[in-house]
This record gives sequence, C-alpha cells and structure tokens, in this order.
Amino acid sequence: MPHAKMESIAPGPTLIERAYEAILSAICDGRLQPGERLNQDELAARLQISRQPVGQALSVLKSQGFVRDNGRRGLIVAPLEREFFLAIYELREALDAMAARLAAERCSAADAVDGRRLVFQGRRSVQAGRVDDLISADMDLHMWIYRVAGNPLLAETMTLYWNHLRRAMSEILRQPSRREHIWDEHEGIVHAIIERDPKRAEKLALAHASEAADRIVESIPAAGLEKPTVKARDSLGRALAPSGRRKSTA
Amino acid sequence: MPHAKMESIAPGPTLIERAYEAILSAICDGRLQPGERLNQDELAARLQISRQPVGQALSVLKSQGFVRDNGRRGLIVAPLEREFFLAIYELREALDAMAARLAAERCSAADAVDGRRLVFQGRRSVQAGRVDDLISADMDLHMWIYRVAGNPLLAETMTLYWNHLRRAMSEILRQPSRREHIWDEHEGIVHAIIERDPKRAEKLALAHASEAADRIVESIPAAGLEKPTVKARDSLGRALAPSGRRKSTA
DNA sequence: AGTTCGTATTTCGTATGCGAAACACGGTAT
DNA sequence: ATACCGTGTTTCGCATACGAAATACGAACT
Repeated sequence: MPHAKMESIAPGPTLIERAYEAILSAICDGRLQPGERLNQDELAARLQISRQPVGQALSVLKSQGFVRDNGRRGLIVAPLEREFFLAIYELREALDAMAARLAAERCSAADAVDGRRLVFQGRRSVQAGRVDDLISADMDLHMWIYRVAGNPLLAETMTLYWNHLRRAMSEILRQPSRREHIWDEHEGIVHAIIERDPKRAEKLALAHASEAADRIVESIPAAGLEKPTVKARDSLGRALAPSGRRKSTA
Repeated sequence: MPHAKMESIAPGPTLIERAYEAILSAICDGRLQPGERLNQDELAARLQISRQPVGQALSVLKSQGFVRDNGRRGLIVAPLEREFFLAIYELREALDAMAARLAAERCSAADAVDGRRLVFQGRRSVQAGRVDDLISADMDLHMWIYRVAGNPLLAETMTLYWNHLRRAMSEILRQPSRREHIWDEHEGIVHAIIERDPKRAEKLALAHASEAADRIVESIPAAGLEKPTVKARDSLGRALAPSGRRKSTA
C-alpha cells in the first residue's frame, strides 16, 4: 500500500547543529567579542550539554573562518581584520554583480512581489531606526536577489559571507545619514531586476557593493580590532542557553 | 631574555585534520564513490583511530558539501549532480574572470616566471598523458592565478570548489583531443596576465570557464550518478591508512 | 627582593561507554 | 506461499573518562 506520497521525516536538529547556531549567532551579533577566547567547557556548561557537540560545532566554525586556532591554547573568536573584509568585498562585487544579472534574467511575477515588499519593509526599518532590523532587512533583500538568481550554491556561499559582514556592520550603520541612500540603491537594483534589465542590474549591484566596501574599510581601524575580554558575559549566557536557565559566569 | 625572535612551534596536525584530508582525497579522486555509504566505525578502523576524530572530520565535510546526510542512516558521499556542477561553474565564471583581471593588475616578475613554468609543465603533462597529472597541472595553474590575484579568500574558496570539480574531471579529460586546446587557452590567459592586460585576461578566463562548464555538463548524465557499492575497498583502505606511506599525487 | 624551579591546574585531543532508533531477519500464522 | 510481527544487530549521537602538554602559581634559594 503506497501511503500516498510521503517522504521520511527529517531527523530533528542535533545538539551539534544547535550549538553551531548558538555560537555563530553569538559571534555575528557581537555577544562574543573578536579575539575573545572560547573555552569548550564553559560553552558546554552554558548550553547545558557536554563538550562533544561543542567541539564538533567549533570544528565547523573554524573551517568557516569564524573562529581561529590560538596556538595550543584553544580557540579565539576571529578578530576583525581589514584585509579579510577587503577580500570578502572583492568577492562580493563579482558575485553580487553576477547575481543581479542572473536575477534580472529569471525574475518571475511572484518574485517581483516579494522584491517590492522587501524594499518597503527596508524603508520602514530605516524609519524605525533599530540597527538590528536594518541589518536584517539588508540581508533579506540581498538574499532575495541570490534566490531569484536561481543558484543555490551562490545563496549558500553568500550567506556565509554575510554572517562575516554582520560582525562589522553595526559599526557602519551608526551614521543614519547613509541609511536612506542605501535603500535608494536597493530600490534601483530591485527595479532593474523586476524590469528584467540585466545590464543595468549588474551595473547598479556592482556600484552598490563597491560603495559598501569603501564604507567598511573606513570603519575598521588599521590593526585588528579585538576588545579584550569585555564582560558581556551575561547577555551571552542568556542567549546561548536554550532553556534560559544559566549558570552564573563564575 | 628574548631568545632572538622565535615564534612558537605549530601544533602538529591532529587526527581530526588527518582524517579530514584522508577522507576528502579519497572522495575527490574517486576511491570513495558517489552515493557510497560512510560508516564511522569502518573509517575509524581503516585509519586506525577511534570514531571521535572521524566524526568531527565528517562534520566539516558535510558543511562543505562533500558528504550528505542520509536520513537516519548516517552519511553518504555526495552524488554527482548536474545542477550542482552548473552552480559551481556559474560561480567560477564570475570568480575566475575577476581573478584573472586582478592577477593582470598585480603580476610581478617573479610571478611571471612561475606562470610560464606552470604552462610548460602543463604541456609536458599533456604529452605524458596521465590523467591525474593533467588534473594536478590544471589546478596548479588556476591556483597560481588566484594567488597572484592577491585575495586569500578567493584562493581558499576556489580550492574548495576545485576539490568538487576534481570528482567530475577525470570523465572530461577522457578525450585527449581537448587537452591541447585547454592548454592553448591556459597559455593565452597567462600571457595576458603577464603582459598586464586585465581586460584581455578577464575575457579569456571567462571564455575558458564557459567552455569548461559546457564540457562538464555533457559529461554528467541527467540524473545523479551514483555507482552503488563498488568494491574499491582495498585501494581505499591502503590509501586511508596513515601507515600507507606513499602519496600518489606527489 | 628577585629569580628560578617544581608542582598544581587548566584544557584540549582522543578513546571508550551507553542508550535510542532504525534496519535485517527469521519464525509464525493464515 | 505470503504477509506480518518480534527480536537481534547495527550505528549513530552524546556523555564521560583519561592522558598529554602547556600555563600559572608558589616556595625555596641566592
């Protein structure tokens, strides 16, 4: 008896995946500071799990460049380095330009609706002024482009890069003057895509990425920016612990 | 007393890293077939280590797309899928073009010497006719471009992608007719870079990647290509075991 | 007091132990 | 003969145990 068409249910998120997500998000929004040391025991205690899944999650994060070996003394959160962000933006210029071009070739009517909505929501976030929302809206819009471009690997790769960028972004978005301008550019790109004008979409996306690169560079001081051992421990603990119940930092 | 300027010695490769390398190379050169199931116990036994480092290595390989979840039944080697390679080549077109352009802007005299030597060695490999050597020479040349381009992240990213490509490449290089042509193209790109002609380098690199994409597509059948459970076990075992002290690629 | 050596502590990498969930198989009933 | 069901086996995720290597600290000696 064929039970209709039914696929096997997905094996729920493992502790490894949950640890990965928890640590990654803590790094990306700054609750774990650049250069801060990561202690497996401590992370495990916060997450209320054993060291095993924490270690596996850290292995993956290391391979993705979010954490870095610290000699024989474990791992540290990757510092914010100018050259690294320059490198990311160089790649982003090439990939965003391509993405915009492909998106303009493949944009459907339904996609267009989504795009317009994202621009609207972005404008609203600018009004509201919360920095976290601005970052989310920015990411959402660019992810829309990647999705419409129809290349899953592109979306996946850029998701990683954007997680790196998020770490430096709250600095950039400090000055509210730029915010309107950013969304003017976004709107231009989206319109070019919706109107299926690949050339223009590509050109605008390239210019947008270029500008963003300039802004990043000036926002990151020459040397690595690692604030040594700030006591942001409390908010970290709360955010990492799935049940909210946390051992005090001692 | 400062003992001259002496940096701390690097902590040797861990079992995790060695397991990662061993499994990755087995996947990339086909000793582990697409779709083949990966058993932690078995891999651990072959490598003569415990399951722990094997599991960590597999976590990383999974995050990089070389292995894939197989429901609740562990992991399998990622099948060779047409869409995936199309996606890779789409990215590669953008990134190779950019890399060639940047390399042409930054190529030094010493770089030029290396580039010419790589072309020479490539031609020699074509003469010799060993497929493994051809793949290595191809990779080496493209890695040279990435390195000269001066973007470490680009080199790292493309290394990953090339490891994926290697899996499909031996199929392509079957027909020896193409080989000469490939190295004609390589030579053209290298010359453009050495002569510091970014426009031409970019154009040639784009065309080269485009052609390669076409070749890949026709070499991969429409559906996933997983040969079920071939008995390549013996060569695998020898190659994975650390005691097997010969690197064939060297 | 300053320096140096030895010991305790930290912390990772690795191995092993344990339980749960899915598969494989053989026996039984129809 | 075929369908079904219960048991044994496999295999993974997670926890814990153990040893090595490095640091940190304190005591003793000059």
